[in-house]
Amino acid sequence: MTRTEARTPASAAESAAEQTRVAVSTVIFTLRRLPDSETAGVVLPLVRRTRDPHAGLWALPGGWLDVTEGLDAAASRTLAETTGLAPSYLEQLYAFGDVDRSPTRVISIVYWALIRPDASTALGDRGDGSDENVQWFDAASLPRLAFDHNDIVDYALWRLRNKVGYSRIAHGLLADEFTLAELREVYEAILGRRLDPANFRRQVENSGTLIPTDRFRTGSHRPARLYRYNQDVELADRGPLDSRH
Amino acid sequence: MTRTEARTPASAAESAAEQTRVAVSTVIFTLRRLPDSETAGVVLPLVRRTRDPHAGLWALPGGWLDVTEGLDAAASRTLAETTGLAPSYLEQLYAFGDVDRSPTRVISIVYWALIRPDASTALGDRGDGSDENVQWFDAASLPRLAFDHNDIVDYALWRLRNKVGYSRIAHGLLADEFTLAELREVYEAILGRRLDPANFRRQVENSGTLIPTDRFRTGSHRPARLYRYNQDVELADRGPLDSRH
DNA sequence: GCAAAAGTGTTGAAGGTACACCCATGT
DNA sequence: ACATGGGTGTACCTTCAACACTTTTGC
Repeated sequence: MTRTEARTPASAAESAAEQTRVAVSTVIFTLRRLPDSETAGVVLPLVRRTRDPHAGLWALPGGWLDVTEGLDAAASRTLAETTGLAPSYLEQLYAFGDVDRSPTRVISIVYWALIRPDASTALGDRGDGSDENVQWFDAASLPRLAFDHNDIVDYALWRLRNKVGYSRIAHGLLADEFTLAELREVYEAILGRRLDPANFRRQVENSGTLIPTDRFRTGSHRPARLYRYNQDVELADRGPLDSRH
Repeated sequence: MTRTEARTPASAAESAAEQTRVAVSTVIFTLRRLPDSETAGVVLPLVRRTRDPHAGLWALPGGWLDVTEGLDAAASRTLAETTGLAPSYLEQLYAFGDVDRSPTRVISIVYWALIRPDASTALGDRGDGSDENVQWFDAASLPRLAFDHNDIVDYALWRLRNKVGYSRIAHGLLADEFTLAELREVYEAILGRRLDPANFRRQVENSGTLIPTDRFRTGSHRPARLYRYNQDVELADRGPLDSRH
């Protein structure tokens, strides 16, 4: 937190407009059964850079901000370009703007998003536009990424773990109807620890956010009741920002 | 959350660099004994705009981002230019970038800051650079502000109220040594409700964040012990972002 | 002595954790 | 029948809110 001398805003504006570019990137999360593991884990898609700086390294999907589009729209667009899917959740994460984070001055407005694993192609290593340069990675063991993207993913994961505790974003990783075991799996994957099924059941039942259906998921054992989310309950999430737009 | 068609990042970059400017503004909070009130309230400084758009209206202090300075530095600088003081706390709030939030396209990276009320000039209506165009307002009853700044202040207040619950930012509104009553006043002003002195004492004592001194604040009644914050305790706050830099 | 704030003790409600236990199904 | 996950009951512990109570000062 350095404190520089005052300068006239007008002149600063000129140079900024000439040399500062604004990018929008998104950390996209979904769940997947990991190899060599009984449990599901958090995975995210990365894009291989084809030009310098950091050509060859993996980076977060993103692109330049267009003058005619809002920040949210730019995040949605770059997200769609990469995965071909609409996110079930999208929220701004942070604006990164250190002078030395890139050879040229770039301000990155970073978003984070959730995608439902059942949305077919999201889980395969390639969708329709089968692309060698997009791959899904285990969030727990990433390679070295371009720019400061490792820091950014760390922060996004921290936000995800935090948020799962006090909001119902887990919803964003499930289909419309789900069993309590499936919901619990989401929490366990994000938090990285097992939860007591009995206590978990009571907590989410008492929260009033779930509506039991009369349908059951039949499997290899006793059928489990299917639930859906109660849309009425608007959990305090992003505060005043939720009601804008 | 609209979804636009894909376009080539390169061409978008050009137009963005030509027509998008990046501003940095800061919502600065401190506490002050409000007129017509027994209790302290949250106040913030605003700047009267001297040119269009919104000439004459009050706005958040800020300025254009210089190419050579980081976002944090830009926030510190504009903050110093307005109040002449260093903040006791500074954190990025959000990046606002709707296309129509200003006649020309402006991305505003907004910060929020805390200032210790004891820092003399902060509480007076004017400091050394006695300035008619900077005034402190009660955060609870603001006039109509320029641009979307009313929304921004609302969000900053929400973040402040939230954060006071799980971090020790109240520290940022107090001198080094303080009584429990003074600390409680801070919480009461931010949360807007009275707290039980007995329970409040136990909660903060058990949190382990306070170190009792052997000094006392003498006043009109029984002297109150002075405390200071325990610097060792690093409460989970901004996660991985705290350890960067 | 009295008012008022500092500080302590006690109680009951509420929520979380651990874990024993019963239920319903496929094999 | 039995293994397994679905689902219920309960006991214990911690935290929090309410409020009665004691202590120490200025006046």
